[in-house]
Amino acid sequence: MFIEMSKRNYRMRERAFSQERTRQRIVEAAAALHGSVGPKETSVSAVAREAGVQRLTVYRHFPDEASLFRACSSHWLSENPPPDPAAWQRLPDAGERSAAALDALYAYYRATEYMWSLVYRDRDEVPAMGESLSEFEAWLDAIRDDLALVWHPRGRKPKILMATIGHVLRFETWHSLAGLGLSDAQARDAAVGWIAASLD
Amino acid sequence: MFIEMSKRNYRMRERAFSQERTRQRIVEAAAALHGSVGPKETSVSAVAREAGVQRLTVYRHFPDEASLFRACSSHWLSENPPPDPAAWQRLPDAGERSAAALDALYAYYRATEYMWSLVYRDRDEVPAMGESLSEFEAWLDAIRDDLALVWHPRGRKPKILMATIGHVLRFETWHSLAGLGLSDAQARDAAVGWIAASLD
DNA sequence: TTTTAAATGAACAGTATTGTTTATCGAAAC
DNA sequence: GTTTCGATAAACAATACTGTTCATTTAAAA
Repeated sequence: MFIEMSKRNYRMRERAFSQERTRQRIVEAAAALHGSVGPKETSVSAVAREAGVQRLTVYRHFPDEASLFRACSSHWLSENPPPDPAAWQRLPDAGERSAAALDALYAYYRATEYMWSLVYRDRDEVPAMGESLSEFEAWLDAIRDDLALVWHPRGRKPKILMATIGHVLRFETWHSLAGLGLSDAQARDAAVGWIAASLD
Repeated sequence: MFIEMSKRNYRMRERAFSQERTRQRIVEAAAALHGSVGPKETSVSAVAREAGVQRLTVYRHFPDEASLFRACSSHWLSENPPPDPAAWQRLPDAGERSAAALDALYAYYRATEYMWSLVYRDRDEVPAMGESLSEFEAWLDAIRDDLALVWHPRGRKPKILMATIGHVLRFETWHSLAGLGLSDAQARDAAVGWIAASLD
């Protein structure tokens, strides 16, 4: 059975490319606005303006706000990849592994602060954003579990240890410590100290 | 020289009272909205609606948003006073004093979480709010300095100690730890442990 | 060279604000 | 009993969105 009875078939090539380029411009405009005014204030109108495109064109590519935000997050994350946990997960010493993980994470937070501070600020006002954030937080939880295992190898992990590691891995914690005047190295030293103290 | 030449003078009594009652209703409506939708979304229209009053009446009492927000903060703070530092500042032991301070503060944060989480979220979007917040933070800084002095009586205080105390006194830190599943007592234990660890 | 469809440009109705104006009501104050 | 003024009610012009429609341009595809 031939269901596809198009009069003229086999259409795309350069056309599809330019369409993709337009889509890309929109996604980049959205990402830029997320990082400057924040996801909450990123209206369809503003995205269209920033992308140099008609509002209708944005609606064509992204029927709802959620699909635009999803495309935007994954684009931004691929351009700004979080550090790879493999870099520290071979270190046998708990303190060293934690320090390495925090160094990588805090450097990442510093480089991408402009985005995370706005994304966290607007998180529950923009549900479409929440999904991506939850994914990131699950990734942080995996790092936490790995670190907890080297600090406390046997049995169930103490609640305060888990909470402390979870806390120091958060963007907001780095942001708070950096705002309090600590360098990333000082913040990392403080954090490792807290984790060690939370074992007693 | 008699400058006040009013035809009929000596006006207020009951009149002034009902005027004050209206003003109070407006302030309370604003405070209620700050604590439910947040300062950012608290429009003059919404305040008028909530207070059961004409929009124009709100403008009469508060010509600009800043004056309303100021009145609102001071009203809310008088109804929800932060704990009195005198309650713990006589305790000689650093750990005990810190624990007492954190117990009082974390209980306060828990009771007033609904307000502080929104106020902190909207802080830089609503400049009029920032003033009151800065005052509160200066108050926290005084508590930090007092605690730092008992942990480290002699000489300049280590940066990491100051940052750690400052950090654990913050609403956001309590909020993070509580969200991570710690009870207030557990959060307090963790926090005191971190402070002690930050001395090494 | 004709067809196709992405993108434009412009308009629509709808929502929710903002701050300002005007005339009127109602009750406390003289 | 008359005056005063806080508050109402209703309208204004202005801004900035939202989502949808329609006719038109443009350029790659057949």
